[in-house]
Amino acid sequence: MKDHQAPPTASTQSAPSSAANTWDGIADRLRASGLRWTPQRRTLVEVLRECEGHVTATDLINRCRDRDGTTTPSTVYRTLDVLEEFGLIKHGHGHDGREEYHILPEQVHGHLHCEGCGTTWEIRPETGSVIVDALAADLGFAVDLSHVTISGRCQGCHD
Amino acid sequence: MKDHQAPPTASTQSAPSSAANTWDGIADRLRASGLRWTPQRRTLVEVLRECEGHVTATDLINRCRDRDGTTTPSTVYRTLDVLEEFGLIKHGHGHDGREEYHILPEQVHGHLHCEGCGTTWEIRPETGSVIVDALAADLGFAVDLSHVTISGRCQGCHD
DNA sequence: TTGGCTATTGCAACACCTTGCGCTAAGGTT
DNA sequence: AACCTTAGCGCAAGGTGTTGCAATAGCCAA
Repeated sequence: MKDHQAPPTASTQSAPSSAANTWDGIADRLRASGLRWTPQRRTLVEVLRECEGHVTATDLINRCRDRDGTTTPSTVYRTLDVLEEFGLIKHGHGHDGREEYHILPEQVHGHLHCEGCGTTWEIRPETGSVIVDALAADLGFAVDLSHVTISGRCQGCHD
Repeated sequence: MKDHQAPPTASTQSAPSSAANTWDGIADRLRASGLRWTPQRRTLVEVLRECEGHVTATDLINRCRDRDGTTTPSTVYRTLDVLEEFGLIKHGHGHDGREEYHILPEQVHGHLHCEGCGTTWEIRPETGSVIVDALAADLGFAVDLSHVTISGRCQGCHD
């Protein structure tokens, strides 16, 4: 058993209530809700803190395994669900339908996937608004644009 | 269970050429391309001819098995790929990321999935255009709206 | 009709994601 | 510190989707 002890909660309070510290309080937030802070969750959170933007579930599982060879997929998936409920991550489906997680979604944004070069682009908020508004006007539909990835071809990959 | 609703635009106006017979020539079209017309493909096409709108891959496999108990999933998936290349069907991903097939897409249309009641709605072409145009103006992105299902809440399911 | 080329099939195995269940252990209480 | 409740873990199994490969069977040509 590995034992990191004495929770180094000595957070470097350098950043002023910045989003960069959102993860710091997660252990307490979980406990405050009657949930628990386990080694497995610590591992996943450590991995997530180092991730930028988007990751696939498989990728996360592999990275967790690098730190702890005993990592189990089901545990990772379930922890991801919990973290999503706390608003720390958000899941969506990539162009091929596989799960994809967005870390610390500071603002809602949709995604575009280029079938030509495979790049994923973010839809700018202003453009996203146009889409949301259009659908609201059409069917009174309140869309959650961040959940999907729209396929197509980017400017550089036109025929 | 509700299944799929579309605006009353469904009035099959014009439809001049034998649109309903698109499937009839498929055997020859396949052969003309050096491909083959097999019992398995015949079964799948028969099933598809009877389908309206959208079906999941699993559903298709089951319906094929009703006609031919020896149906194999891999064969169905591969045949679907072929049919998609011929423009007879189009695949996309539902709200949960699973495969979903649109039969005979006469016009490009996107989909909306209501997380409240589970209904799937079609995005009207005019509204779809707004979205496509917005993304084209933003990033010069040529989107394929029909490939994805956008999640959200319909008018009747607002909180 | 027969023969041969090769597209397709079916199997097996794998990858991804989810769910049910019994046991473990987190963390508050005594 | 020992206890107790139950959240969470690991495992196993199931559903969905993909891929490699040997054997089969369309389809064209003779």
